[in-house]
Amino acid sequence: MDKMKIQNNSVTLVDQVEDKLLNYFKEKDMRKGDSIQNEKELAASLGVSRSVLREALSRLKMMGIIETRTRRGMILSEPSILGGMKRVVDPRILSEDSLFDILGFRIMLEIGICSEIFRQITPRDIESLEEIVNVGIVYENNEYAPFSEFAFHTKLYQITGNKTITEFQNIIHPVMTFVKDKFQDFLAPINIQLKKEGRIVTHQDLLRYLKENDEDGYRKALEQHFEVYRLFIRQKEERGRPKK
Amino acid sequence: MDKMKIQNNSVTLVDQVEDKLLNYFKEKDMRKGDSIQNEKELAASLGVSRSVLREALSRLKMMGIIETRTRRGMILSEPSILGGMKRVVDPRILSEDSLFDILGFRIMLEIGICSEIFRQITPRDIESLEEIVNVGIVYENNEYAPFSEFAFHTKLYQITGNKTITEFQNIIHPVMTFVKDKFQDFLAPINIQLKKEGRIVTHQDLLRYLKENDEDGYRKALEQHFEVYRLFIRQKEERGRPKK
DNA sequence: TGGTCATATTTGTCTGACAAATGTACTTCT
DNA sequence: AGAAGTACATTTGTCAGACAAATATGACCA
Repeated sequence: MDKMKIQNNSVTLVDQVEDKLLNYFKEKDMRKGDSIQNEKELAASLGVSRSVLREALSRLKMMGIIETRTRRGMILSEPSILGGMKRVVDPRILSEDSLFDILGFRIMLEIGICSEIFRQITPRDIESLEEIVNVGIVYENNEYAPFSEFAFHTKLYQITGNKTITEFQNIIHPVMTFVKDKFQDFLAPINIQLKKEGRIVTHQDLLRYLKENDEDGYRKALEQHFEVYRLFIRQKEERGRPKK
Repeated sequence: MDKMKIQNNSVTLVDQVEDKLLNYFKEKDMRKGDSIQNEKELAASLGVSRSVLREALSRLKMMGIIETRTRRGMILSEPSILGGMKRVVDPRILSEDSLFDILGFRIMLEIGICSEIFRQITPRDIESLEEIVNVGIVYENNEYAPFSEFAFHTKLYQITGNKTITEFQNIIHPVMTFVKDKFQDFLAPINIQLKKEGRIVTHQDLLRYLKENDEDGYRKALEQHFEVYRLFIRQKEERGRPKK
């Protein structure tokens, strides 16, 4: 990993300053809301020009680590863990491989939250899900209107009570929509095939398992619900890397 | 969300330029390796000064979206999805709540990859795991030497073949180590209690389930393996938010 | 006391300059 | 003629200084 750094490009002053700033905040044990020296002083004490300092600060601002207001100075702020990810996770920036990785990531995560869901779920949650399912618009072949799809799965993530997981879902949802849209022609036949075999699992089905408190049944159903993507990813892998 | 933006601070020129650049790359359908105009021209065509442009570029560099070399100009590069996360996921920056969220995230994800592991695992993988377990140093009460712990779980993530997931594990591992270290006094008694009840699941146990191709057994064992953290998180939640 | 206004400070932006690195073209030597 | 070395030009990296915009602060007045 270090070799990569050396290979890529020499560490620039801005990189160093960025690092120094982070270390500085950590060493001083500064908390959210604490104010930071003004740029002039900071630049002086770091021994760099204001422009270099500003580039470093700009990065930290983007990450949400600091906030600035004219004349009011800068304050430390708690960054969103996935804030950086948000900018990058754009279907138009990422390669197909990465998109499929994210797709797989999301599927595995949603399967992973099963047990937590069953631990945390309340009757209220069931009601919410029921409403989402009832209001939801279902197209043929296990396709849902984007909003219904989003609402249902987001609710599942929310039940875990884990904000980071919920945020993650929000960030990668556009990727799901994009993949669904772009590869519609590949997904449709798989869905039709699954339907023929009677292996389609709907949101309604999932909700039933939740109501019946059947965790194992739910997990298996959920895996089946995602089967279309799994098959699709496998197809893609086989085509992309024909041998080995 | 839009309200937040307005409330926080007016969108600065740098923010706009950053956005414009991303849009520009997307619209031109530029791919990894494509070269980008030099700073002077870019600044001119965007109608901003070089310093503003450089702040925006600096952000993109940090995200790994572009790379620069003196005199060779800038090229587009594929960003690491989690690259931005890497900088933020530092135990010294994040609040305890976030740390616990990440802890929970990781646990759920690792449970979620079970089925994929059983689909993908090869005899070679089993061998690797066996070696890791054999070489590994185990302290008392289900505590592993950091390296053994890291090697074992990293291998599990690798088996999925999903690079993003593996990278994720690498990034959040320091958080795990930090939490283990910082809250040792809370974790130890829980582990002792679990041991008394004979509910400790070791890496060796997990490996056995893998060898026997017993997915359900493995999943339940893995949940048990993480039980100490789950109990710990619940403890923390109850203390942190006494009512409601 | 309370309101208004001038001032000073701080971030945001622009301009111009030089340093370092390196691709390019030219020159020189064999 | 070809290869090697060298000077030049270009591009990123860094610095210094200036002004604009916003606003906290303090002075001044009713």
